[in-house]
This record gives sequence, C-alpha cells and structure tokens, in this order.
Amino acid sequence: MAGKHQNKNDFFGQVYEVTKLIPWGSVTSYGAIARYLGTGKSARTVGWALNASHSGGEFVPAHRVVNRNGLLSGKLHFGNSTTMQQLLENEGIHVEDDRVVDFIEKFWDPSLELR
DNA sequence: ATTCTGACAGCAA
DNA sequence: TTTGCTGCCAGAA
Repeated sequence: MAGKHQNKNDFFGQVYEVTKLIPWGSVTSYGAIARYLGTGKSARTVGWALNASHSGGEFVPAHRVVNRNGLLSGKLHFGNSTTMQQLLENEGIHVEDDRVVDFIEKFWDPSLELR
C-alpha cells in the first residue's frame, strides 16, 4: 500500500473518520474532534487535516466543522468564499454573518454521541 | 534535525 | 463585549 497518505492510523485519517460521522444537518468544532481523538489541544491540527481533505478521493463533510463559536472560520478554504455556507444551508443549517444560527442545537459532540 | 505555520481555544484586559 | 496574546500539536519545508 502505498499510500503514505491518510490511513486510519494517521492523525489526519482519524480526523476524516470522525468528520464523516457527523450527521447530516449537524455541526461540530475543531476542538471537539481533537478531544474525541484524545489530543484535546491539537484543534489547530484538525483544521490542517481538513485543509488536506480535498486531496482524498472520499467525501469528507468538512463544512460541518466550525470553530467553538460556531463561526465558519474555514470558509476561505473552500473554492468559493460562499461554498461552505451554501453547503450548510443545503442541510438546513442557517448561517448569518458567517456564524451558525442555533449553534447549540445543531452541535454534535463526538465525545458524547460516539462511544 | 531544526524551524515555521495554522480552517483553534483559553484567558487576560 | 471585543481584541489581543499565549500555548499546543502534528505536519511541511
């Protein structure tokens, strides 16, 4: 195998696995994913991983990951600066001023839901 | 091996 | 409340 890229053993791969488990219509945060993976202080690296998720052949719903305030901090990393918001709106997640409305209600915490 | 970076988060003013 | 600074971690150069 070859690939030295994104295996489930790698941190990046683990980030992708968790991200894929985020339910349609829900969102979570970089920090929540980091804590679920056991490295609670590597939230920044989670963002780094999602940045590279485009290279993967599989679909990774990176748009469902926002920062702890519900802010679409990664929207500039999607093709168009409005792509991330549109993807969320398509799932019934309302976004206003780059922030997820009803963030608390839409929030999905892997540490609590998964197990 | 060493240095730099960032789609974060927490805390102090 | 908003702004700014600091710590942290895994990768990339």
